[in-house]
Amino acid sequence: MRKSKEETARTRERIVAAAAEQFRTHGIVGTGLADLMKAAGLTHGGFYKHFSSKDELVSEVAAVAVNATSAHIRKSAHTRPGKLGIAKGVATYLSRQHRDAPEKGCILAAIGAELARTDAKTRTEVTEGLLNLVEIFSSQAEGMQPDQAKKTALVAMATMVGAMTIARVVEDKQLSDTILKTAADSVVRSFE
Amino acid sequence: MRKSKEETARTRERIVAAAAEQFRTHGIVGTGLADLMKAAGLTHGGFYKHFSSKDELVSEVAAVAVNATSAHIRKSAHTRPGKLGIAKGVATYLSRQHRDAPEKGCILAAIGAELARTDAKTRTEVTEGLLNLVEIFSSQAEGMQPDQAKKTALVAMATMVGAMTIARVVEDKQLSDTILKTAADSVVRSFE
DNA sequence: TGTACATCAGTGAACGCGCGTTCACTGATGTAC
DNA sequence: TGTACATCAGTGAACGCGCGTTCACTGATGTAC
Repeated sequence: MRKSKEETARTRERIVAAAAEQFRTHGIVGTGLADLMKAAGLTHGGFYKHFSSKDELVSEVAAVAVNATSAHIRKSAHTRPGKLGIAKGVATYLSRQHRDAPEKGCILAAIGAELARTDAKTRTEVTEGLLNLVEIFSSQAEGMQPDQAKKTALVAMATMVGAMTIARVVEDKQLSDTILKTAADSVVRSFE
Repeated sequence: MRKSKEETARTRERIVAAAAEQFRTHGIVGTGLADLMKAAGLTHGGFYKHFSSKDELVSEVAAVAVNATSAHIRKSAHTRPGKLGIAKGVATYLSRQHRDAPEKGCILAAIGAELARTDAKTRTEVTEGLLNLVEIFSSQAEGMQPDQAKKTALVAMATMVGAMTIARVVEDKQLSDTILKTAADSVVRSFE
C-alpha cells in the first residue's frame, strides 16, 4: 500500500501534530508510540518509515511546537501597536484558555523540565524559539533602550512560563486565576 | 529479618529521600521503583511494606521536597533583615548551584508540569508549600501594604520558577547565566 | 502511451526489556504468658 | 525474667503489561524502457 509523496508528507505532519498534543498532555516519557500513532490514525509499526527513533520525533515536535506558540503570540501582539500589543500578547499567554488547554499551548510551560533532559539539538531549537518570543516583546517595547527591552522581555518570559506552570499545579481554582491575573498585570507594567 | 520500629521508620525516610532525588533528576514517570529502591539500599520487593503504591510515595515526596525548599530559602532569607533577606533568598534560589543540582532543588522547577498531572492530595500539598514560600518573602517586604506584598511575592515565585525552568532548558550556558541574573535583579527590584 | 519492475508506506505479529505489583519465604523483633 | 509464638521488614522470583524497535509481508505508487 505505498502512498504518494504528497500523502506521505501529510502523514508525517499528522504524526508530528499528534505527538505535539500528546507530549504536552502526558509528557514525553508518558506518551507511548502506539497511542501516538493511533491518534494519528495509523498503526504503530509504520512509525519508523517516518522517523529513525522517538528522540528524532521529540526534536521535531519541539521545533514545531515552539514556533507555533511564537506565531500565535506574535499574531496576538500584532493586532495592536507597541505596548498595547504587548498587553494583548501577555493576556493571550496568561489566559485561562491557555491554562486549561496545555495540549495546544506553550511547550516550555507544558514539558519544560522534560525538555531540559533532551539532547543538545532539541534544546538549541527551543532556545531559538524562546529568543524569538523575546524579540516579539522587545521589538514592541517603544521608548525603551534595546538592551533594557531585551532584559525586560526575558524576565517577562520567565514570569509567564512560571506563572503558567504554577497555575496548573495549584489545586485551588481561584488562587490559580489570581496567579495568572497578578502575573499578567506585573508583566505588562514592567514594560511601562 | 524483621527490623525494629526505629529502623523501619529510618528506612522509610531513606526511600522518600532517594525518591525525592530521583524524581527531580529523571521525573516521576522516568523513575522506576527498582532503581529507586536500589538507591535507598534495598531490593524492589520491599517497597510495598512502606507504601501502598507509587502514587502514595509521590504524594509524600512532594510534601517533603516542597517543605525542604521552603526551609532552605527561609534559612537563607533570615540571615539578613527585611529586604536584604529577600535579596539573599532570591540569590540562593536563582543561583547556578541550584540550576546545576536539580536533584536537591525546588520541585516546582524540577517537575512542575508533572505535578500538574498528579492527584488532588499531592497538588494541595504543593500549593501549601508554595504559599509558605510566598509568606517568607511577603513577611520581609517592609514598607509594603500586606496585599501588595503578597502579590509581589506571588509574581516573584512565578518569575523564579520560570527562570529556573528556562535556564535549565537553554543550551547556551552564557544565556542561561544571563537569565538567572536578569531575573534575580528584576525580582529583588520588584520589592523596592 | 503502455507495460514491467522496483520502491516503499503502512500493517500487524514478534522481539527483548523494564515497568508496577504480588507472593512465598526467611528470620529477627515484638508480644503474651 | 524467660519462653513460645505471632508479627512483619526485607528478599528475590514471578505476574501481566506496555514500552521502543524490528521484520516479513502487502499492494499501490514511481520509474525505466
